[in-house]
Amino acid sequence: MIDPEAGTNPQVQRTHRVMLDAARDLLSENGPGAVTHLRVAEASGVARATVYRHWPDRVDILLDLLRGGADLHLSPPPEDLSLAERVTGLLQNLAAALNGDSGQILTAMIGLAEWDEDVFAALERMRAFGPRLLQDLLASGIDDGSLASHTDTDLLMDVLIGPLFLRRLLHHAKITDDYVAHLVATTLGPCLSR
Amino acid sequence: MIDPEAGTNPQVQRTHRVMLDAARDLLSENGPGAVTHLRVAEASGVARATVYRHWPDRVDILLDLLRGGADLHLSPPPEDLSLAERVTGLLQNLAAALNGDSGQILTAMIGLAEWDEDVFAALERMRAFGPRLLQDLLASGIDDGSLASHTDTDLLMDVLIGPLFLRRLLHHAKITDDYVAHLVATTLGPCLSR
DNA sequence: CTTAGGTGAGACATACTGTATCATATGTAC
DNA sequence: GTACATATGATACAGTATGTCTCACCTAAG
Repeated sequence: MIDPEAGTNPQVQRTHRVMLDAARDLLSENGPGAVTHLRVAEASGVARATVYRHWPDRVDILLDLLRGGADLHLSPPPEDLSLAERVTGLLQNLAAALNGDSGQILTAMIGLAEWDEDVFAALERMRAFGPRLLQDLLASGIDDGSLASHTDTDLLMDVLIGPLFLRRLLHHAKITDDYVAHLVATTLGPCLSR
Repeated sequence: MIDPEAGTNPQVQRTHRVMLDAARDLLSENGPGAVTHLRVAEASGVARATVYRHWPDRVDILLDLLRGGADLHLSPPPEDLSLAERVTGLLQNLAAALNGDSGQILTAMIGLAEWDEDVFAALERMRAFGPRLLQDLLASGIDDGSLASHTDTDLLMDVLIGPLFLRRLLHHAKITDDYVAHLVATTLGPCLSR
């Protein structure tokens, strides 16, 4: 097995990237079932044996895709805005990610994570990035008094994030900025102290 | 192709049920990728050709499972309760379904629906049963004045249902009745005109 | 130049897929 | 009960996918 992270061999990195791009296209167009060693080899022009050398198992390809392409790694919003504005901005970034390629990869992974604990663990790791920022944001809101002190931030997070995933996964609907703004206004609004 | 709905041949219905049970087990244990004609045949003791006769395509088996096993067909709550109590009861039923087999089948289908429009259409049809009851409930709440007239019922539905799916699909967590009660209290509460 | 290691091309056994055939078993109508 | 229609079981089959292996060639690094 070849680990492109270990060495800096440019040949390895080149091949790895070409194959991964092909795998991403396959996933995007035909779903996770289409991401096989054979089809990645055909689509990328790489020898079939080489695909096996980089990823011994089929799931490894998908895990690699999840690492590289579906980072819900959102940047923290500027601090001079109000809490509601910062939460709105953060969720709009999350919504944009869900509307794009990340949403598709995530959809595939959710189906796999139910029966593959490696995929589930990877999903957990990815999930930590985005929502943690939101959690910090809400915690700071309680600290500085802009959020009512008795607010259940865990539940509030579910209520803010849940509808976004619901619309993306079950409804296959794009999430507009207006929707996010409306969502924040109705759910975060009653928790604000003034 | 054999349609068990068309005729009443007991032999057909028996075989169909045995195979479908095996398919359900396969899905539950190993995921949708394991639901193949070959493995259904082996698991049910039926000839491989017979499995093809009942479902020419692999997806047909999954669609059949979705029809039979994952009905989120919830019963409407009694009318002598308050709106909040009725919404809570309805969502607790939905949560119970998500906690059980239906949740697992649903998880598989969400992954497939992204790339298979037949599965998506079936999912849409199923989705219509449960949430429609909630929609009716909220509409009646506006009619009889227990809900503020300016309430956005579409958004409220997303806020009530979204967190349940979020916890089930992404967090793999059981949804407790307490969680549902808490959810309804914080999200529906501010909309009540008391 | 030399060496170590990655790649391409192909061979190979095995397994899975989809279809076809025919004898047997089952259900239905008379 | 007999006769007919249909479903099933068993098997064969070609085509394809899977996973591993070998060896000649190429690339990167000292």
